[in-house]
Amino acid sequence: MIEINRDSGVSTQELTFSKDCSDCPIRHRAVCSRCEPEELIRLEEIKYYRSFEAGQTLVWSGDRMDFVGSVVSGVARLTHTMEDGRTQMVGLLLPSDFVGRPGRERASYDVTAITPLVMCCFRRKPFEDLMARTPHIATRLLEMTLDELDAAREWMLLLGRKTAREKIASLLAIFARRQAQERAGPMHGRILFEMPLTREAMADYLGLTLETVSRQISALKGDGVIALQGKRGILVPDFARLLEETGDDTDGGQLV
Amino acid sequence: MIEINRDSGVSTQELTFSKDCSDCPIRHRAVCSRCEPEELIRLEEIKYYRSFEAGQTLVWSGDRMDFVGSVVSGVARLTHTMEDGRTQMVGLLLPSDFVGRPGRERASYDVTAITPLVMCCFRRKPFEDLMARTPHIATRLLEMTLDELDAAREWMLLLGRKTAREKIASLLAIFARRQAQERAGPMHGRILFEMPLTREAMADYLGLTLETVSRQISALKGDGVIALQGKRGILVPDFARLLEETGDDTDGGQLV
DNA sequence: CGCAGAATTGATACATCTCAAGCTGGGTGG
DNA sequence: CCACCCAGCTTGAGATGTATCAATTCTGCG
Repeated sequence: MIEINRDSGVSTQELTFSKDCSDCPIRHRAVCSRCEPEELIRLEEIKYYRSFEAGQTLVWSGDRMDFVGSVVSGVARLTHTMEDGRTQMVGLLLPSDFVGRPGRERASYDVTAITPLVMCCFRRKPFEDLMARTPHIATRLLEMTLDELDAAREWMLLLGRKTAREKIASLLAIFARRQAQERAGPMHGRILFEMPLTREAMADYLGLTLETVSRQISALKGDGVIALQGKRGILVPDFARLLEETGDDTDGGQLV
Repeated sequence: MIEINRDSGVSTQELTFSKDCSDCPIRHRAVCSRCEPEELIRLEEIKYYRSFEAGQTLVWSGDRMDFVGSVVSGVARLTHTMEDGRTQMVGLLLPSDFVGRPGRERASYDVTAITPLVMCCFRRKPFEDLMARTPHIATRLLEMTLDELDAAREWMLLLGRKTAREKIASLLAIFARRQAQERAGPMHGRILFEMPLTREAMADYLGLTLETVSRQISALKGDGVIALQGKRGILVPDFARLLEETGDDTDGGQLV
């Protein structure tokens, strides 16, 4: 059931994810993070890995969704599309994020891999059964869902009330912060990170056109808030300065 | 602990909510809907009712939130406000909706009553304890949270991609649909309902200014899509026609 | 080398915002 | 009982931010 993807930067290393959950890179953050060793064993029995290429769509809105799972590595997106083609990204899935909705048969959004993606999957039915018997999973899923709801509401503020410049700064700040956290780097001063989204994907997330995204990035560059390093690299010389541009409370500071 | 509100249309009838959950108007939809009779008894022991006047703020963002609870009657809103005053509504709470987040001490948003409001409250700690021992509550809360997340994502599409006219039509459709459901009326043809939101509140929900809201409502009225009945009443002569104006898939039709 | 996808930049159009002036209806106090 | 008042609403005129349409330029890659 494992699909390999030779030509998109996914090394065979992906194959070496062991069946052993205890050395899983997302062990401490994913839906399984609260599980006891014997609960993990039961999860191990039903899990399987799947890989997807960048650009590949895992599920189409309205399709049957017969698995759920966690992002192990890579980035995916959830999108809504209107009949006339207008598209809005409604979720960005990073490692440890959960995909799918227990108790619902059909997907509500398109799910697409943005980068090469590896998922730890469970068939929906067995997972639902296991969840019913394993409060540690249900509790963690509730917690993660509440976090996602908070993030979605934060995003509603951005979509409804922020200017294009503030939107871009907010998006960049999310990736910069994540990068700093991953490397356990300081959350101030200089941060260099890779932006996995194209201008169009950024536009879809921010409710803008790609031209406006491009212009605002140029403007932030011109003002010295960011600098571009090659195609994908973004350098933030002063993270606090970037935060000022987001329009968010900068002192209160318990931002996600 | 019950606060009465004599001058805003709340009759003393509110006081007659019995301690008995079994004849509660939201019994079948709220967080307690899955509970067995003996579980209800334990909930009854710790619950208490609170009433709020229209306009009253239940909690301020950042404040300690030491209770959670369900809306029994009335309408409330969740709002985010930026430092410079820009405001975005991020949630609309109708009867049976749950307020508060177990496991979190401080509120993330302002919660304000829009109409006179009655809540069925639980102190947070005892509720969390009970939830840990009562999977039926946790399961239902997860389900409700997932529904809210879907609604929030639907709203992200509206905020990011819909025109002002589509936004207004979408909001009106929500209330019209709800009215039809409550009265078990048909979901087509003529629907008359009361709009509890002011133009400003609608603007905050839709990411518009109140002037734009007013203009678009006038436009929809001019085009015969709606008619106004007094200050608050809105008549939709043809619900299908209103749906066409929302920009949503009108045939697929499994809309929330 | 040259192609294709991605990004930038320019000129113009237009939807929505902003500022401002009245309107309306229900409540209140003289 | 009426005049006033005020919050909520409507409407207008002009400003502005973002979208749209279009032309290059960049970048990585076969």
